[in-house]
Order: sequence, then C-alpha cells, then structure tokens
Amino acid sequence: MKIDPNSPKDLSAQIAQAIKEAIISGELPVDERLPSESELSEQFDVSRPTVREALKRLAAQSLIRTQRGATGGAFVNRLSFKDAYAQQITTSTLLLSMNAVSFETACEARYALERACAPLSAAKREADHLATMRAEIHRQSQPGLSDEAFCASDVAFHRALVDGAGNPVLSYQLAGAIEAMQPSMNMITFTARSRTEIIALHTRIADAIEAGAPEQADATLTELQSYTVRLANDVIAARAAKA
Amino acid sequence: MKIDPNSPKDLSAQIAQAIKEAIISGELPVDERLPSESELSEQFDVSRPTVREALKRLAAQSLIRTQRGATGGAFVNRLSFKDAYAQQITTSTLLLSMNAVSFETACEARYALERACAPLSAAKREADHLATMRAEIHRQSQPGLSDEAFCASDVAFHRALVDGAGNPVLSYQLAGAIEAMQPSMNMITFTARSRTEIIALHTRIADAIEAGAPEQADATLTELQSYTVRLANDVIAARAAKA
DNA sequence: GCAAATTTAAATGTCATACAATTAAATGTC
DNA sequence: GACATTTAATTGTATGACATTTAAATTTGC
Repeated sequence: MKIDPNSPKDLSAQIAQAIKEAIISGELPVDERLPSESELSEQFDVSRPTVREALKRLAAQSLIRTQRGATGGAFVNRLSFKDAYAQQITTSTLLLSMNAVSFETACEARYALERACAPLSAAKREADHLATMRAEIHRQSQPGLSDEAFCASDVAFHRALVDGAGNPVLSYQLAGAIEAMQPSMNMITFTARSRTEIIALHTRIADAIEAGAPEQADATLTELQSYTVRLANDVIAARAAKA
Repeated sequence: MKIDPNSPKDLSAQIAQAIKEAIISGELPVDERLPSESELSEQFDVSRPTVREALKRLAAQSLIRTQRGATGGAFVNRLSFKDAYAQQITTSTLLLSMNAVSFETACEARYALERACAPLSAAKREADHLATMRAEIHRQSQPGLSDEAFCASDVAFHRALVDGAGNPVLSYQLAGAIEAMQPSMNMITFTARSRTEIIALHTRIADAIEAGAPEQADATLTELQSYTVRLANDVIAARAAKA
C-alpha cells in the first residue's frame, strides 16, 4: 500500500482508499487488526492526525471499528445487513430529496421492485410475515390513527411483504426504496375513504400471497401504485390551486 | 445542534451526526457553506482536529465537499446518482463477500430485480439501449474473449436492460445487485458451449424487449438465472471433487 | 500458593499550536 | 483600464502533549 504525495487528493483520502482496497480485495480479512495509528503514520510517512482522518472516513462507512485500551485498535469490520440497511436508507432518502425525483418516478421504482418480490413471497408464504401483514392491516383500520402512524404501518406492511421473499439481499435492496419514500408519503392526507381503499388493496395483496397467486399480487400492486400516484397528484393539484 | 460530552460516542461521531441530521432535515440546503472549521470548533467547544475528523466522516459519505482557499470551506453536496451508484456498489460487494451469501441467493435477488425492470424496458424499448444490448451480444460472440471480458460485457448487457426502463432510481438500486455479483461470476469458466447458450438467451431477451413482450423477457430471464446457477454449481462441484 | 488489589503499558481520544498550501479578493502599478 | 502584487481567509498537515480506557503484568495480603 503506497500513496503519492503529489496527488491532487488529500493524503487522508489516499490512505483511506488504499486501506479500503486492501479490505475489498480480501488482503485484510474480517476482524484483522490494522497497525496502530502511530505505526500507520510511520508506514505512510504522515502525521497521526492525518491517519486518524483516514480511519474516520473508513469508520463512517462501517468498514472498520475501533476499540480503545491496551489491546485496542482499528479492526476490519464485518459489514452487517443491519449497517448496510441503514446506509442504503439514508443514501436513498438523500438521493430522492436532493435530485427532484418526481413522486411518480420513485413510486414506479418502488412498486416494480415490490412486484419482483411478490412471486417469491407467494411461493414461500411464511406464516410470520403473513401474520405481520394482517396485523398491520388491522392497525390501519383503527380509527383515530394519525397520518404519520398510518404511513409507518404502511411501510411495515410492505417490508413484511418484501421480507417474506426470504432473501436478505432483496430485503436490503428494497429497504432503501421503501423507506426513502416515507417523507413524500407523509405529505399525503389520508381521508377515511382513501384509507378504506388502501386497506382493501392491502387485504387483496395478503390474500394473494397466502393463496400463492403471484399474478394476482402483481396486478393488485399495480393497482395500488396507480392509486397512490393519483392521491399524490390530488395533493399537488390542491396545493397549486391554493397558490 | 448540540452534543453531549458524556455520551459514549466519540465527539467527532456526535458532531458528524448532528450535521448529517441538519442536512437530511433540509435545515442545511444543498450548496450551503458550513461555518469554517475554526468556527465549528468554537460552536461545539471542541478542538479543530476533532471537527476535522467529523467533516471527514461526512466527506466519506459524499454529504459534503471541501474547497481550499479564501472563499473555500465545506459545502453541502448534492448527492449525485453517480456518487450513489459507487457507494451502492461497494456496499453491496462487501455485503456479499463478507456474509457468506450463497451464489444462489445473490442470483435470485439479482434476477428478481431484473425481471422487475423488464416490463418497463419492454414498454419503452428505447433505441439506444437496445443498440447497446445488441452490441454487447456481438462482443460476447467474439472468439478469444477472456472470461473477465465476457463477464464485463455481460454486466454491460444487463445494465443496458435495466437502464432501458428509463427510471434512474431503479438503475441506482440495481447497480449494486448486478455489479456486486461480478466477483463470483468471474470465478466461472465460460466454455465455448456455455457462451453460445448464454448468447442465445441474451438474444431472446433483446428480442423480447424489442417486441414489447414482457412475459417472454420474464421467462427468458428465469431461464438464464437457472442456467447461471447450474454453471456455478458445476464449478463448485468440480472444486469439491479436486479436494 | 492463591486471590485480590495495584501498577503498568499500549492504544485511542482530545487538545493546543504552528506552519504550509491554496485561492479569491483587494490593492497597487503602469 | 489592464495587469501584477499583496493580503487575508481557509483548508491541509505536522508536532507534541495529555486524558482516557483497557487488558495484562505485578505486587500485596493472607
């Protein structure tokens, strides 16, 4: 691992990249201890603060963890699905909010991905995920539920649908798509009528999964997508009319 | 934005989180300049190196960019799709390699997602993406192509299929799923026979997209998935036999 | 001789200060 | 007015010190 003092990049960025590449290539295996900060600063011929900045960059990406104390140091971290979920969600959220992605585009992506899960979920139809879906449907029908709580339950319902596919990689990929949309979903005011409609569609989806009928789940998800987009467009139109 | 000196977390981690939350909430809009490092160190009542560690954490996630010089400083960065792609790919790659995700599971996720794109691509059937797919198919049939080059072309083909859906959010989500599998794909030795088979399937997929026939694309992708898994299993079996 | 208490050493976390490098704006010069 | 120079602000890097944490080594007490 070498760095170039004449590169346009910061030294800390170069060092971080060198270590990152060593981790990706497998040269540094999981749980391996990196040299101490002092040793690294000698190896790369830079000061300790510079090394520390590099290590913080890696820590921010969950590539390493640090421990204090006698046997402490920086260790290569096993990237857990949980950590990856969290990163995926914040990245997706920022991507949508900062790039003026239309509700329709985000919605299209989300439901396309969900339709990808539906056949797998329908094939497995696991009891616990189905139970979660039913429970969330029940919660959604409670009167006096706030719009935020309704949305949160909506997210939980769809996560259960996705997790029902029993593929952690899929769940990870979809976590971002589903949760990143919550801010825009929250702006929708769910009337009693629209809630009834959505609950009916959720029920049909759960039924389709339980029956092992993927085409039906697919079609109902498409219906739900159009309905959601219509609701959002109503909100946008109402706002435009006011202004 | 306040921090707690008695928290178990590092000061730099707390500061990074505080700024991150301000960015996510929109309190700090895109291109806004953060206070200088000296000002931040006064505001948070910590030293400048500590502030810098916090800023490097944010820079590692592409949340800020820094400029040197008189009018320099740290600016809130608009998270571009390109940056998000890159993060998504490294995260996915590490997730697969560090968690002993089976080839079959990763493959299932990948093809489920691709099948999600197929109907959208078939509806749009854009000329340039179709041209890219045809060009990659042609490249794949060149004799003397290395396994690595064949794999790279395979990735390009599938990316074109995905990008053909015309939904940048989908493309972003799928970039990870497709490219993260390249390391495991590279271990497969593609014989002349298997290449012919794969090229035939690719051709049928392109034909289906061009014809606007989503069901056909879906079915062919499923075939390609099974065939890929079979090839991988052969490699694994051959290795086991040797040992 | 063994267990508990203490000391020690190694590592990260934090601070203070200084200087180098870069960049744009202000200033000066012709 | 155009061009060169200076200046000031800001990040990048280095040095050295001290605080804090943690496990291992040592000492002490019985």
